[in-house]
Amino acid sequence: MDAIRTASGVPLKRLYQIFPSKNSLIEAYLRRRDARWLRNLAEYVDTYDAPEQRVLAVFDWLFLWFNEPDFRGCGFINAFGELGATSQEVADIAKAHKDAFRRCLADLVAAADAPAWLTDQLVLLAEGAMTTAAISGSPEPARHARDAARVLLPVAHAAASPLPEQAVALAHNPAPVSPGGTTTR
Amino acid sequence: MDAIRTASGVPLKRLYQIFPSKNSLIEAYLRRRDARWLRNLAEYVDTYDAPEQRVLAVFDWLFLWFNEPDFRGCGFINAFGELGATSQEVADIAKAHKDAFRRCLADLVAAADAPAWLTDQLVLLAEGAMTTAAISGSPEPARHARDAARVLLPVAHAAASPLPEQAVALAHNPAPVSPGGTTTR
DNA sequence: CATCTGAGAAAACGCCCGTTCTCCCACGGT
DNA sequence: ACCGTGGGAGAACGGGCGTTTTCTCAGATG
Repeated sequence: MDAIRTASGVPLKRLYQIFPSKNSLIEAYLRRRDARWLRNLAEYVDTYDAPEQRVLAVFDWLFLWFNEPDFRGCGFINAFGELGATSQEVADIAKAHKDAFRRCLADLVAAADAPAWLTDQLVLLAEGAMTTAAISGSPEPARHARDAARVLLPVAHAAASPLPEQAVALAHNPAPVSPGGTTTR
Repeated sequence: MDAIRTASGVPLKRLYQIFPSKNSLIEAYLRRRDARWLRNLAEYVDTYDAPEQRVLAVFDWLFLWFNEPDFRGCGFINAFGELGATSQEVADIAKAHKDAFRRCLADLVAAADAPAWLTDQLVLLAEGAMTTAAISGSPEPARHARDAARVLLPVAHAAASPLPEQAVALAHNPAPVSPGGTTTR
């Protein structure tokens, strides 16, 4: 609080007029961050035209983000880990943010004529890249996620195309895989 | 502190004899958790024999973990988000834990005759599943991660096998993908 | 039996920090 | 010029909590 007062120059009195409590300030901050983050991502993706490129652009953008000097991981993941157990409001905002990100990705996946289940897989790659980049302190996870997406995208696309034999062939390709578990959801 | 005292029944005095400060207690807790987590994972994986199944078993185990009633996400990710910026010690423990997990996965990948770079991709799927499961409150991300791994594993295996044409065929399968960026790192 | 040691229980301290209160000045109306 | 209002700056309050201290007593020792 005092640090914010000092940094912003806004007197404490006014601060409490605008935000009745510290929590409400945090929530407002997270909401603002949510909007800006999604907007920046969308703007970057929009510099590409080809649907497949637009999907992969998400991971290129992550790489740029991870390279920012003050990158400290996804603020929503951090906030959820710290406050999610005590503040339902913060938990909800984090959940809403991740849902919005998922919808964004789902749109890109749909535009690339890939099946919807690819979305969930790409979300995991992106989220995993965020936490791994934060903890390891390296931007490389974005590249690894992109590499994985480059594999998953065509496979998913083939699975959705009118030639299902391709998907089947890919599914149990050379190496036989565990019997349990369904492939789509 | 007081809650720990109450819950454990250990008097505060003795607590401070064993752990000079709250931080040292937290660090000890994280170290113990680190060992237990990796041991549980290894024990579960060891119930399988086939190398490919052992890789996928990691995600089955994640599913079991996510279904535990008090699952609140990966404690190391949470601790890093909350304390990583202020406590170098906590940051190091989190990093060490994730490194150990990565090594565990790398061994499984090597045993399945898959190239090393698959490890990084599986790590991202697992980490992403942890955070997504925590925030969404659902265990399903484990299944999605497993589905993705089921696709990546045979492709990677094929890429490492002495028939590189398969990998190339898979790489630019039906849908051409973004020109920029290298495939392996 | 007297005494000393060490552990247990809980009160007390001190600090941090979110929140509120007080003081003071500048400005606008009459 | 006088006075009331509103906003700025910082001190002050209060609770929470990590840490320390005090008090007491059980058991061992000479």
